[in-house]
Amino acid sequence: MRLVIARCRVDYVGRLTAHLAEATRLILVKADGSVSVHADDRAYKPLNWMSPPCATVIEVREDGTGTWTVTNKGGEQLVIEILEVHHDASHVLGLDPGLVKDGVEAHLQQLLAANVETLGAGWRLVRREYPTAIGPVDLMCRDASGVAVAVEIKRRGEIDGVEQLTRYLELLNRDPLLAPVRGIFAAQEIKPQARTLAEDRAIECVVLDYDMLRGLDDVDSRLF
Amino acid sequence: MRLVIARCRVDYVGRLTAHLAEATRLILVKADGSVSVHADDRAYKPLNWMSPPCATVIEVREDGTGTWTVTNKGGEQLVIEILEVHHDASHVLGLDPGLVKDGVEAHLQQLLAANVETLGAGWRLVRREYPTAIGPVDLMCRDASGVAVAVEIKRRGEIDGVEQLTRYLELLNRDPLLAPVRGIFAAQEIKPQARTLAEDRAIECVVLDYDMLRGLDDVDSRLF
DNA sequence: TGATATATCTCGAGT
DNA sequence: ACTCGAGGTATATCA
Repeated sequence: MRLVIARCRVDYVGRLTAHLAEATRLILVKADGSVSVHADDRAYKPLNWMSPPCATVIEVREDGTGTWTVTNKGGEQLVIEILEVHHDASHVLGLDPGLVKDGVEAHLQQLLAANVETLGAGWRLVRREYPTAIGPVDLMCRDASGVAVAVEIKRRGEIDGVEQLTRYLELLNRDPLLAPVRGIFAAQEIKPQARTLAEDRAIECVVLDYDMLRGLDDVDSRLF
Repeated sequence: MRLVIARCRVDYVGRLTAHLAEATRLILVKADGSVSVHADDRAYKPLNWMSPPCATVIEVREDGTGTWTVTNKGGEQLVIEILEVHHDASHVLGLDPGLVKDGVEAHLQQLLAANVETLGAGWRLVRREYPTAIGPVDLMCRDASGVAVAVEIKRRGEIDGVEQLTRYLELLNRDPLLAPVRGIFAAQEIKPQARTLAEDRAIECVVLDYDMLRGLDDVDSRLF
């Protein structure tokens, strides 16, 4: 990893064109060849960057001033004009063991599958990942009166999820053994727009309480 | 901006739980207080980070080893355990003039709004961001014969955009003052799948030439 | 402040 | 190579 602090101008030409006027910034060259340009704010996003794989052609004088041209396979270009170098150092880091996440995503489906009664008294689970021609429905259930219910589960309920469930319902309702099939859109948080669309399509919205579900699960576990 | 190269372990507890095992990494502390941890690959994303505003409590020995605890308003925490410091330097960068972009969707919408005649002779703009219950339509126009036309603009035209326009059209066509409403899907590049879906729904596809539109705009500007 | 749409989104999985 | 879905998405705009 090479760290350069330099006064520079930067131009990107690719999916769009973007320009950075002259200022002092951090330029980061990583072992995979990628280059990013950072200002002194924002943790997450560089001002400008080129993702790997890419190649850098450096044309500089002895004092380090000159031009770096970073090009990727698609012909996108990042051109960095170095006007003054304040710092330039390289460090060997080695491979990173990587980030280990303890996610919530798959857990939600598990928890709800184990506790379908939170959707309605007397409900039972038919199966998780119920297959259809266009992909699996998260949960297929039967309500207390035996009507089929397709449940789509999201962490954040947005309009895309409603569209997805709509497509499933359209298919499932063509199956005379299942029809009529109700739809439930379940998420930890449902955006107003998604709710509006869902209700317009007679899809019921349910807001999931992750901690409550986990609590139920702990109780279940303790029973066995 | 402070640059630290150090062997470290990192834990994040917040919207999820994530752990980084011991390795040598770059730790970046920016003037806004934000902290990010980078491995020696990937230009864009840090392995772990805390966005501003946030505060860091540092408890270290003389050699720099010890613990950094970064906390934000929501109570999310990034804990960095420093095991060995290879490099530690601060640099003053000053404010950045910021990135100037050209060619994003907002520009396309502006340009097309100013030149609806490129969609058809005699067309006129009713308004940009025409409101509906599920969000605004990019452009609402009337064609030469006075029929309403909803225009959805994307930089890259994919299936999602066609779905979006379809929803708008369905709603708009319920309004007797507007119906019938035609749909136009306009983008710099339209994926074959999106085109197929659009045509299946009688939505017309228009490929926008950004440079041509910008040229028209320059001409317009020169006239006034 | 909250909701919404965009992004050079990135990144990974599956086909 | 492409598509689809998720992201601690982040970020800007607008009500």
